[in-house]
Amino acid sequence: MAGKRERIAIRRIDNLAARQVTFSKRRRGLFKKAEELSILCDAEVGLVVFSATGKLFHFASSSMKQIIERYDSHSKTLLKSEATSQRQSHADDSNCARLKEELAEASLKLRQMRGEELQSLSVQQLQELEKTLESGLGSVLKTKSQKIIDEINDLERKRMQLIEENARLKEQVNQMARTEMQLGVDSEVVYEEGQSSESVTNASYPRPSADTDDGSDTSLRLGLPLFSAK
Amino acid sequence: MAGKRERIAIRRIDNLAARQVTFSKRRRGLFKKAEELSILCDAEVGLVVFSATGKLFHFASSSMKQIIERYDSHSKTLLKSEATSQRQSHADDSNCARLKEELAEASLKLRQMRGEELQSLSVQQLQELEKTLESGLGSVLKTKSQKIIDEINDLERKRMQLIEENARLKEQVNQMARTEMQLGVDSEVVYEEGQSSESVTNASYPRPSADTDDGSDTSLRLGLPLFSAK
DNA sequence: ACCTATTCATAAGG
DNA sequence: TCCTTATGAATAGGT
Repeated sequence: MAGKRERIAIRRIDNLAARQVTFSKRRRGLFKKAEELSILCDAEVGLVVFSATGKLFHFASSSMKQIIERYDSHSKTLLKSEATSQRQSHADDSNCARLKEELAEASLKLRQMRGEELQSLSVQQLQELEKTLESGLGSVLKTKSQKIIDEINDLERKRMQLIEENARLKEQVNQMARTEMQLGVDSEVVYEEGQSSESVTNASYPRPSADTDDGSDTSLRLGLPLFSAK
Repeated sequence: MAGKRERIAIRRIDNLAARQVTFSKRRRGLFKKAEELSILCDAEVGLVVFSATGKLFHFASSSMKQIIERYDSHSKTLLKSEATSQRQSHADDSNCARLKEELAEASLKLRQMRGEELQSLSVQQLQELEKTLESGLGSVLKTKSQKIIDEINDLERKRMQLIEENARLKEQVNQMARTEMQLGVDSEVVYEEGQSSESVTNASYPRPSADTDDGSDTSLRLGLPLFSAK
């Protein structure tokens, strides 16, 4: 039995696995269409995609550098002085001294974000740092909540699958039992209906016993207040 | 009547009009799918298209600037194959490579503290990051408050010094006036006691006139709510 | 990864 | 550019 397809609403897919599958499929489709457009219509196309897990995918009909530079020059605002010069200096000067400087700067910023070495900052700079930290903290809380929700949904989905399978097995067992009775077979093994039923329908908290583990590495060792964010 | 459609080969469309029509249609489709991917799968998508006539079209799920910077920082780590092969044939290569690694790691941590690229972190790691950010934020707020208090105290101290000096000057002026009177000197310049006295003792808000500036570079150009945090 | 029913995109024509 | 329609392509859901 194959796909009974339904239209889907364009909003974030909750289920993690489904979201990843859809990402793979649609990403391929998108890149294909991007390339087709560039070929068919003689257009210059640049496409950059970051997955939710931070992985980078990109396509460029010519070179991404060229496309970004052309984009910068078109969007005549701001960042020519900042981003472009940064890029250029990265491109043609990849020397150790520069690397050391950048590393030192990054380390200092990291320490400052952790609340160290703040004395050299002005009140204005502290104010900016404060805003950055608050915004970062907000994202962290949001992401954490979403991850926990995802894991819960995933567990719930697996639980439902197990319940279905359990029901199927139970039905099989009952049928076999009936068949054995009709055949007048004496059996020492008695399948106790009440108990097996209970083990399915009361499983509000999935037990960590080995036989309910379907092999997933999903784990919820949280040790924390679950929804501490808004 | 309408469309007998055939499949078309993916190669440049020769007919100009047809090419432009196809460009419009496919461009819309491409942008729609780019947006859908970003929404459905929680991905960050940046798309730039230049028509053959040089017109720019673009889409970004967040901000293009942000996406380009993220792209740069990612490809910077992959830059090894390109930039390294050109010049660096010397022995400090390994040293440099380690620096690059450290820099990449520091950059990633910085981005994560700013709330980006959190998807690859576990709930446990997010929890730790959250604690770090909260602690850092606390230090920043404390430092900022202390700095503001220090500056206020400093200003207050300077104000008191000025008041003292003003009083001294006033006394001098009075003495000189008395001396002149005793000598029976006619003076066209009359120092009016009441007014000069008032200008000193009522100086609750030090005026920014040049003669109250003692040469310090202390400044409090804040443009912000002073104690905005808990 | 593969399959299929279904929705979606779009070529052609007006 | 917009509309319409027939058809090829993309893809959601399942295996």
